[in-house]
Amino acid sequence: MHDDPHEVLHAASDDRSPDLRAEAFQGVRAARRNELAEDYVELIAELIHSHGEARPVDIATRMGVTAPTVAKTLDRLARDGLITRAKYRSIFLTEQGRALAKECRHRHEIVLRFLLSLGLDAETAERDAEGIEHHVSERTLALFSAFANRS
Amino acid sequence: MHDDPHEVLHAASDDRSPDLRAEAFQGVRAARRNELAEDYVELIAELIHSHGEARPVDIATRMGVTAPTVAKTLDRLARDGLITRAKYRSIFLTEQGRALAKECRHRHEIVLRFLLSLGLDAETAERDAEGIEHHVSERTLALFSAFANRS
DNA sequence: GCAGATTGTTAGCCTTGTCTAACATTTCGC
DNA sequence: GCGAAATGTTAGACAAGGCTAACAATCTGC
Repeated sequence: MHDDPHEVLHAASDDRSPDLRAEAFQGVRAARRNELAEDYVELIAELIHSHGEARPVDIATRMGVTAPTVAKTLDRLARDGLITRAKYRSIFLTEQGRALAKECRHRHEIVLRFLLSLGLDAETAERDAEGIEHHVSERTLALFSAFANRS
Repeated sequence: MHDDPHEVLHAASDDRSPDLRAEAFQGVRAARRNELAEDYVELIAELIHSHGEARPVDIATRMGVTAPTVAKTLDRLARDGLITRAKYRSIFLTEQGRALAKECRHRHEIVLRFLLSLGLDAETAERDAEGIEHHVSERTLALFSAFANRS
């Protein structure tokens, strides 16, 4: 049953390590919970940088969701201390929000540069980076960075 | 405001392409919706392969969730035509489920081999592959595959 | 400075994915 | 083959993240 030579690649899926696998999935789920907040904070930072302010309508357009969805998510971000907002006013990042945005942008750029350096076209690279950036460990990020910077 | 040399990497985030960015996020969200189903189906296939059958208790252990969560998710997979199940019986993949499992396993293996070939340790590679595999386009997958197979 | 357009918010609904508590069924040891 | 252990299901709660419809506030162009 285990003579398949590819099986060696699935160390985490056989009986020896169900708990390790459980940890991996739990890690993925934890990352998923933060993804949306990271995407918003990163986008808000970009909007502030390029437009001078971050307004819900621009967030809605760029995230591809409706305005009420944005409003609800912004409430959550405010509750979690990442942004501050006042009714009918534009959005500001807290210190914590700025730190998270910086970190996200850093990760995003490394992943993007890595994909481009592999020879991927810009549009696909951008799309994939958006999905991948939240699931890359520090260790992997370091390897990506080194690869993108190789001579 | 745009003199930052890194800005060129952010083509999708400036005014020229808010819609492209929206599409990217919508794609990421679509991928997210399928992630869990893919993880389950992939795991069920593995369990059938290694144990002869897939039982909820093993799924719960390996996914790191409780039994009722598994039950509810399995109901959804059955509703979506990926598995068949009967009360108190083990789970079977439908034709569609098997096809999805095969595709997922294929992607998972390529991503994993790619990360390993970059020099990542096995455990981190497994964890990151779990998160990354759902967000890799065909095009990127092809590049990963080619890289992992380079001389 | 007012009317209409734009933008923002609120209310309320749906689905997913998680949990605990309680109960039902099956399996196993002897 | 019976009783206890293991496994599976049901019920119900809750948060997140999406939507539409309806309403409120702001901004803009004359």
